[in-house]
Amino acid sequence: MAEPDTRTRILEAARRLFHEQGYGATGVATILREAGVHPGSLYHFFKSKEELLAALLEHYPALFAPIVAGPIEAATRDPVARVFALLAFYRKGLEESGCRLGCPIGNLALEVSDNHPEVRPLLERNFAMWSGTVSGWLASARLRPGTDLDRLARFVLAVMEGAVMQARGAGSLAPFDAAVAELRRHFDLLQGKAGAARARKRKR
Amino acid sequence: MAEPDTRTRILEAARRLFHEQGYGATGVATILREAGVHPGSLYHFFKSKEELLAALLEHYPALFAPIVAGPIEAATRDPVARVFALLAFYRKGLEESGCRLGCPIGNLALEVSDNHPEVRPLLERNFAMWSGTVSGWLASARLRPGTDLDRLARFVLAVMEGAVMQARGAGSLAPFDAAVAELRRHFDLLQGKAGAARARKRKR
DNA sequence: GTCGGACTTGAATGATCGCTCAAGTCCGCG
DNA sequence: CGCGGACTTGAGCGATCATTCAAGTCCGAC
Repeated sequence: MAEPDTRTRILEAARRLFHEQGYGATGVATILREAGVHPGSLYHFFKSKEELLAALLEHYPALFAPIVAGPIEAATRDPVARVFALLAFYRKGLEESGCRLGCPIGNLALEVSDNHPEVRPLLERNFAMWSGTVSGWLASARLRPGTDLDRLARFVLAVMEGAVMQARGAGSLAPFDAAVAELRRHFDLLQGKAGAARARKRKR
Repeated sequence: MAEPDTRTRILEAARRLFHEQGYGATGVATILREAGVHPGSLYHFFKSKEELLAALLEHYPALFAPIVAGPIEAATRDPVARVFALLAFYRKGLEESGCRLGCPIGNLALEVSDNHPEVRPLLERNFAMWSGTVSGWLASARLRPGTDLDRLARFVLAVMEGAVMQARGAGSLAPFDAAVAELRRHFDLLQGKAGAARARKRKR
């Protein structure tokens, strides 16, 4: 495994640190230390800390398909099951970090959108890609007539982000699981599985 | 209108600034300027910036009932309508600020929960109070049997926070409205209003 | 009247912030 | 070999960060 080049090491360190501590709370000095790089190098590739963030946000959508969506699509055929596999992915991230690490985009969205308006389009592109993927999955689901798939996908994203937020605040997975369980119910109803008891029993 | 006392002016300035710019991005110097106060005074009342935040988070639950929940309860009797009036309240905040100001707790939850674990219980208390209020409202709603009200309330909170987050990222109310519309559908289904078209027509 | 504690004043602290830049190394190309 | 551009080195910039503290004002209690 050859040492990755400088630019990559910087991006990787920044990605990890922004995810763990947030953008504002991460000093450039920390990124430099973690990447094993000197200030001049960083500012050779990125003309500011903010542009480093922008580069990261541009990079994210390219990672989502291979790392997150792909494995789920390979392992799961049923469209609705895919959605919940996606939520399980975020749950795993929460669990493994003691409810500290959430969605890398969502974290930044609230922190950064005000003070740095120029990254807003990048945030929206990430959200759009995420919900677009979910919407694409659901196209082949048998849902009640009149279901707006884009709307439903935005809804799933909202539930996920809100659930992650509560879990991090509480330091517990309970609120996350509660929100996901209720989302499951919504899908049950959309699929016409009215009797919750029966649907619950045959747990895939 | 007498000038409020120093401690109150500090809290008020901090509340506004933390809401507008976040905790980390707000310097103590800014708080001092906005409150018209000298450093010594602030540190007389609060032994650190972090304790100032804690005091704020302790104060919030006391504001929710009179300012948010109270007026809604007075204006609206129907439990489900109350929930959507609550969501409309946050929508108004987004609209009036050009999608910049979201939920004051949610903003802080993601930013602060990692680096300052001691405020986590306070965040959770705020979330619990919010969802507790919603849960209380829904107790008198006629929903499908087997509906878990606390779970449903956590779900509503997740949708709200996630919707606000997307709206701020996008700089548009569209994702917010989409998420809320889908939540409306969930409640329609929970209330047995299967025919979406009919339910949509008699718009309250 | 005077004493003491609550509160204010505001200069100053060291640390850390994001960032600059002149000098130097390295390597491919002529 | 020698030139030039890509990249690295690392000291150091001014600004801002949260915080401190000695001095001073104010006011109610005795």
